Amino acid sequence: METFFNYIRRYTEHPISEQELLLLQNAFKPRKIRKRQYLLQEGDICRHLAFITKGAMRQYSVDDKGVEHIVQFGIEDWWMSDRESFELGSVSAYNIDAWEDTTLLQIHYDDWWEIRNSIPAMRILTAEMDKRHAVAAQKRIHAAITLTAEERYLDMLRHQPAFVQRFPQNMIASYLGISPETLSRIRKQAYLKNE
Amino acid sequence: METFFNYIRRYTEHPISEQELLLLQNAFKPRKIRKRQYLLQEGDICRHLAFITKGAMRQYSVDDKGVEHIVQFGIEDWWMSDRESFELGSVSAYNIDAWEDTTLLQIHYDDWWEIRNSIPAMRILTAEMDKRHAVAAQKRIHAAITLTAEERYLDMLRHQPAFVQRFPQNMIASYLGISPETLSRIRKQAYLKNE
DNA sequence: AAATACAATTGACAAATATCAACTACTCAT
DNA sequence: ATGAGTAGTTGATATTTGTCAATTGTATTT
Repeated sequence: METFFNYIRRYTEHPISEQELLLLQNAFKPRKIRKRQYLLQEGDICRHLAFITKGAMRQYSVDDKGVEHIVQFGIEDWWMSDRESFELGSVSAYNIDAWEDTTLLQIHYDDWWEIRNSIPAMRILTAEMDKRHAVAAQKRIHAAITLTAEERYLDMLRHQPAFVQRFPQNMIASYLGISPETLSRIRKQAYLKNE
Repeated sequence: METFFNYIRRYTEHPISEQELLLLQNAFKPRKIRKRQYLLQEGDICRHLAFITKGAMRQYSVDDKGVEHIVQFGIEDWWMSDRESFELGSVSAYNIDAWEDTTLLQIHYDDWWEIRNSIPAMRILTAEMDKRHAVAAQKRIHAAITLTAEERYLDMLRHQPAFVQRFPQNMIASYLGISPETLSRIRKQAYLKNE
């Protein structure tokens, strides 16, 4: 919980009262998820928002052929949820599961709504999160339509080395929208170039 | 200006006072942009947020070879800006120009900041916009990494027919991240299938 | 330590998409 | 109405990426 409070203070300058801290402590419930366990399954409605304090997770869809397509990774200090399902109450097309044993703080939609209305710092935090999210999303879209597979991988290496280190290569390939074999070959070529 | 007020009322239930309407009217400046004229050029800092009341615009980057890559279209009731540059004050890598003669309402960053703090309805509207934007961005990312070129085009036809009608085919191709020739062939095949 | 399962690599080939060039159709300005 | 410029189409070919299958490497379980 302490790591979460630090996170909040880092992203908002607005002070938080003792009383507000208590509110937060009651609304956010700690939870442990073991490797390969699901936080959300396709077909469910995403009722919770989760803040990762330790561990690594991924959000992905599964197509007709059973192939997984990873849309998001999450590690410490990241939020996980299917935003569409969470905000709209719609049925989710995604799965979220843990790749490492994970501890997180999870809040129910109703409490989140309440928290945002009653605690100014959390409203600011939300706006800040949305802003960052929007910027990151635009970058990823731009990368997807302008860069080749190799360029996207190098871009990821530069901007998100933590993901590349903590998730296996076939998941990185899925995130980049390419086949595992292609990523393997790209890495080999990039390596040869540096000889 | 009236179309803008209708838009606000459509997306927020929070009432707006006469005084607030005046504030809005002073902060948002009407502007006309003729076809092919720039609203933002690469290298500039995006100081304004624009709401399109009439017309059609696009946001795009230009690569080393001079090829344009369109990241966003905008028509009536859409907002245009380079979010990254606008929020962070960074130099923009994008151009925004008009494809049709356009009329818009434009607000300076400082006024926007002020407006969001002083008018509750605008805070709600901003949160709502961000939410929708996040959902749309996630869908586009998912489409980019999971769908083939043809599927992406059909998806666009279904979900954003207005864009397909108002922008030329080579721009649609750019938005989808494919070459104009490939889009031309995709359309031919799709047409043949429906014979 | 052996056995098993899964991840990564590699090769051969297929499919998708890009590139280049030629041609046609259309629009717009004069 | 004419000519210039641009958008769209089509064909030939090159490049990129995917698919399938076999192999190797690596970690985990027993």
